[in-house]
Amino acid sequence: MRIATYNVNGVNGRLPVLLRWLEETKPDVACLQELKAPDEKFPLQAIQDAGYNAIWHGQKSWNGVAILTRGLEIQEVGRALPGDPEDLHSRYIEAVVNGIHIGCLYLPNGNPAPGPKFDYKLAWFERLRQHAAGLYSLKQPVVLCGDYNVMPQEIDVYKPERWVNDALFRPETRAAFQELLEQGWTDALRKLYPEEVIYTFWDYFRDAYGRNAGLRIDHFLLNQAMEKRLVTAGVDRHVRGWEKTSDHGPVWIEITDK
DNA sequence: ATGCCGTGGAAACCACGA
Repeated sequence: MRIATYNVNGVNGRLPVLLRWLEETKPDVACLQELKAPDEKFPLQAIQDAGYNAIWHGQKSWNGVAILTRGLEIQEVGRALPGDPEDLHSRYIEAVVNGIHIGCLYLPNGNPAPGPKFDYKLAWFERLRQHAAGLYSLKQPVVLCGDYNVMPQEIDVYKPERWVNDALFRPETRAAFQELLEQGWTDALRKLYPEEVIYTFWDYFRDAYGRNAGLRIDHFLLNQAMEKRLVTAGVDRHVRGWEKTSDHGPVWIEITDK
């Protein structure tokens, strides 16, 4: 079974790319971020025609998350992180598919830092940690995946020295990610490839993709029951080379069926 | 060191992204 996460950077603007990728790689589950569309403009018909069911949590212009499944039943179990009723950003949706708990998240960017946006990022991170603690302790397998907007270590940045003051790489941000991991979560790609340079994002500027000037910011965290089923993982980096593509590449894990 | 590119939405520019 394949589970993927993909920050599409506009689900309607990138629809041909999304459909081409679904057709080519046929993930059983696809978690999407940055829909940039309100609920009523989610392209459900095209996604159904491609053979997928979907749940989504949209928002006008910004953010937005969705979970797609290839013929599998989706039981939605939550949307929006608990802990702040004033937070109206659509950044989280959670479902159970085939007995697997799947949280799909789009963590705030946080720039410029310091400032209110960075404060919001850290506060969102804290709410995620609180929610994740409960998820981690479940006996069922749990996947917490998406765009974390964090490079966990220097190896995850093409030029770490240029990013030390950026909201994605500041000490507070990396510490927050580390605290999350300390609940017991496994960073699936880093676990499988401890020494590899792996990127999931390449800026549109200055031919960042051609120069492989990338960042690893899209992650799969697995609880113990899920880690036992982990077989392999990867990044569909060639998708980043397509016309009219997102600045992120899709990331995926392959797990045993039971 | 940087929004140089790109999206969405409103208004013919601006907010936002990483």
